[in-house]
Amino acid sequence: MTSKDDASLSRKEQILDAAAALFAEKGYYKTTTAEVARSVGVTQPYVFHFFTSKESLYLAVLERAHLRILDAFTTVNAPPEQLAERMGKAFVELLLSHRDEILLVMMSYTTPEPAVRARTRQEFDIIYERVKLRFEQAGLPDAADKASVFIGHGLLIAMSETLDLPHLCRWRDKPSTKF
Amino acid sequence: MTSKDDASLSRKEQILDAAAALFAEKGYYKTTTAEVARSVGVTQPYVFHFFTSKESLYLAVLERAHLRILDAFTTVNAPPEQLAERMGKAFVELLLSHRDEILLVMMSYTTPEPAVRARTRQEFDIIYERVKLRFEQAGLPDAADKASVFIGHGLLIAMSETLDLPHLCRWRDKPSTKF
DNA sequence: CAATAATGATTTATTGATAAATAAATGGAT
DNA sequence: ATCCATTTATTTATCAATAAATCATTATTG
Repeated sequence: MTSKDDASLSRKEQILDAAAALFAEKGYYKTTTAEVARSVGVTQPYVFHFFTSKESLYLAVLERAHLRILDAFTTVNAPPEQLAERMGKAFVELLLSHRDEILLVMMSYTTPEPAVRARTRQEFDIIYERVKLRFEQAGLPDAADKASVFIGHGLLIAMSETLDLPHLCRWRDKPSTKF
Repeated sequence: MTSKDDASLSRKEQILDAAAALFAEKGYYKTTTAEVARSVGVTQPYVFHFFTSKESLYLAVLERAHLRILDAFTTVNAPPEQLAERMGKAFVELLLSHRDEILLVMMSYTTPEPAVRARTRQEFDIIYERVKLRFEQAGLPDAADKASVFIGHGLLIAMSETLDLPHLCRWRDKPSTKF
C-alpha cells in the first residue's frame, strides 16, 4: 500500500509520481528527464511522449500537489477557535502522506524558470486567499495576519524538513498547540 | 552610493557583488560563471582565478550574507518587550540595503548541491540559536517558539518578495506591530 | 481459422546546445 | 626581464529534444 511503482497506475501517473519524488529531492535543474525515466523503468525519450517538455512535466506535478493542498484546507471543518489548529493538522497529515509533493510546492518559489515562477505565484496567492477566507468566515479577527503567519509556519516546516533541522520547529512532538 | 561596479572595490569583491545579484535573481543553476564575469567586465575563466569553482563562489557569497545577518541580529539592543520588533526591523533594513544577499540566504535551503545544503543548514542553525538566545536572555517566555515564528516570518517575506506577492505580508506599510 | 494489416507502446540512435573548467598565451608595469 | 592581471582557445561533459525504427497487440479480411 506504499504506492511503489504500482502496475495499476498508468504510465503517465507513474511518471508524475517519480518526477515528484525526484524534483522534491534534487530540485528542478538537477533532476534529469533520464532519471525520471529510469526511475519508472522506461527510456528517456518516452517521457516526451506524455509531456511536451521537462517544464510541462514539472508544472503538471506542481498542479497536482497544489490541488491536494487546496482541497485539504477546504475540506477541514471545525469551530472557529480550533480552525487554524485543524488546518495545520491537515497540512501536517498531507506532509506525511505526500511528502514529496508538499515539499516541492513549498520550495518551488525559488525556481527561477519564468513559467514555474508564474504558476507558483498564482497558486500561493490562491492558497493564501483560501486560508484567509476561511479565517474570515469563521469570524476570526485579523484574518489576513493569521493567514500570513499560517503560511510562514508552513514554510518553516518545509525548511526544517529539507535541511533536516527538526528543532527549528517541533510540530512532530506536540501536534496540538501549533499553528 | 548605490554601490555599482565601484572601481575602488577589488576584482574579487566586484565578482562577489555581481554573483550575489545574479544568484539571487536567477538561482544557482541558471546563473553561469560567464554571466558573472560579463557583469563585472572580465572574461569567464578569470573568475576561476579567484574561486576554485562555481560552487566555492556561491559559498563565498553565502558566507558574507550570513555574517551580515548574524551581525545585524547581534547588534540590535532593545528592552525585552521591543526586542523582537527591533530585530525584525533590523532584518527589514538589511533587506533594503542588501536585498540580493538576504534573499539569496532565504532561498538557499532549496539548492540541492550537497555543500550548499550543508552550509545553509549550519548557518540557519546558527541564526536560529542566536535569535533564540537573545530572546532567552531578554527573559521572554517561549523563546524557542518565538524564534521559530520569527524565522518563519522571514521566510514569508522572502517568498512574497521573490514572487512579488506583497499582500502576503505587509511589512512595508506598518513596520511597527510586525514580528 | 490463418494471414495480414493497422495501431499503439516503447526503444535505439542522434543532434544541438550550453556550460564548467583547464591550459597556454599576451601585455603591461615595475 | 620578471611578475601580475587578464585573455584566447580548447576540452569535456551533460542534457533536452527529435526522428526513425521496432515490438507487441488487437482488429480485419480472405
